[in-house]
Amino acid sequence: MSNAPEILSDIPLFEGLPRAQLEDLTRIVVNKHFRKGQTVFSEGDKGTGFYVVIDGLVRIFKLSVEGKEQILHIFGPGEPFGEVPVFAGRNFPAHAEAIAESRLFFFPRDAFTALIGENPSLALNMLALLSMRLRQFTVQVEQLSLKEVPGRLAAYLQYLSDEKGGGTSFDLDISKGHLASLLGTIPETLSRIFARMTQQGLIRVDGPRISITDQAGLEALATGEKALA
Amino acid sequence: MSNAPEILSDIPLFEGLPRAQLEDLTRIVVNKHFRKGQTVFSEGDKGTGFYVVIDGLVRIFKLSVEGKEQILHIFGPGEPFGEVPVFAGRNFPAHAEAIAESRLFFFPRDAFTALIGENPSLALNMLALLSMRLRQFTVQVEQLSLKEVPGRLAAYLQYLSDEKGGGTSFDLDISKGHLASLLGTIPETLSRIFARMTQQGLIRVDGPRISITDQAGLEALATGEKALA
DNA sequence: CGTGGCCTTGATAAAGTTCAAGAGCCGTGG
DNA sequence: CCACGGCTCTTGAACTTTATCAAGGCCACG
Repeated sequence: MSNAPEILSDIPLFEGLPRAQLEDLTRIVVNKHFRKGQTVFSEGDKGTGFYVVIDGLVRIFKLSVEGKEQILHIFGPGEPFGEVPVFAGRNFPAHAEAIAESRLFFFPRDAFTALIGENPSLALNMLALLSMRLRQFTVQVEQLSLKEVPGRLAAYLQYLSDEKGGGTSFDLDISKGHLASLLGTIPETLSRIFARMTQQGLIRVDGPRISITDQAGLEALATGEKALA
Repeated sequence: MSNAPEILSDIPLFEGLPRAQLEDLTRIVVNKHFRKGQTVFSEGDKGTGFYVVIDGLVRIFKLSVEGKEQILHIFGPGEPFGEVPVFAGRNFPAHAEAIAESRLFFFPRDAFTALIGENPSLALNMLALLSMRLRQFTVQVEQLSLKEVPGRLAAYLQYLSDEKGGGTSFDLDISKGHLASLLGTIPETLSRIFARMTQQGLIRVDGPRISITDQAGLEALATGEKALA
């Protein structure tokens, strides 16, 4: 792994770490490759380490008894996942699957915890990461339980819009079926809501491309001030 | 704060810490008292530190625009809350209110992070705790989105039952209205489901007292194997 | 050019919410 | 000591939202 230190320093989790620590990390990291649709790990697998997405996309999801799935996260470049069992010391609580050709860095558990013990700044970065993830979950729980689907979609579109630089036009980088699952609904319902939003002049949809045409209207939906006719 | 080290060592977050570290913590902790119904902090407040419940009960909740609330957690003795914004360096993402006469320990942010820098084991304990909390959220999201309300209630009752020592009979320690919110529904719906479960012989309800009369039947509901007639 | 994946649309049914009203409980104050 | 007011909880009926089932369209890829 020749240029690994450079790659590592671009990962927010390792941001601001001194060169020496980055080199320590380099020594324990394992480069892994996954094709689209390939399983990274399954719920219940032993958590022997965690991953960081270097390239590609990974979805984390739960499966119900009847096989229905709920996507918990979709992670892209720079984002770590699977770190819960590293510290909680158990199994993975959900499934992970590459939804695109992906390159991942794998950090073995024992080597990593040893490193943390020696590096307070790494520990603090890790604490911040987990705290923020917790906060995201808080929001997700709020949305799943407080708002109806149009509101959740509106909120997600707003989130995506400024994630992508604040433009009014952007691409969905996941399939609409996956988006449905992420929002806690099914493709049929999502499709109808896209249709209604378009017809109301809130957005325009062209395949995976979304254009927001009524910022204020979307906002009203997202906050629950207004319903979708 | 004379016996603070003893109290601290009973908090899971600090369990197993060497005496010296407990004493360090003692030096920075602030004892606070809240009456029932009193606000601990509000959404958007600056996160200047985090809390641990020593005595009493605190609920963490979000308010929607229409004033409807969703309870995210209810914390009792030994449980920390509000630590997310401390590490992520943001504001409190939700409201906190004492729902009983409560005694809380407050840990100021700056002093605490300084301490972590010196104590790797403290950091590892915190990481484990946050990871476990994250895991719980995973389950909560799964439940909110994959199961219907009777299943969520059944799962919650089972959880409570062994939380309280595994007996078939126990008290709800929150109001049914609060329970409804915790399950992502409203009191009316919860009330009807209690009625149906009782009528089906799954449980018996007497005010806040619940008796499980058909363990297997509840289990089937909780896992989604069966629906409630 | 046909096949499979993904998306859309329609009809129907189930689950939950809303609105409205009433019952039970408890503390306060006359 | 009893009555009042304020809670929480319960019940009913109408309505809304979403899931389910079923079919058809579009597009990319072999």
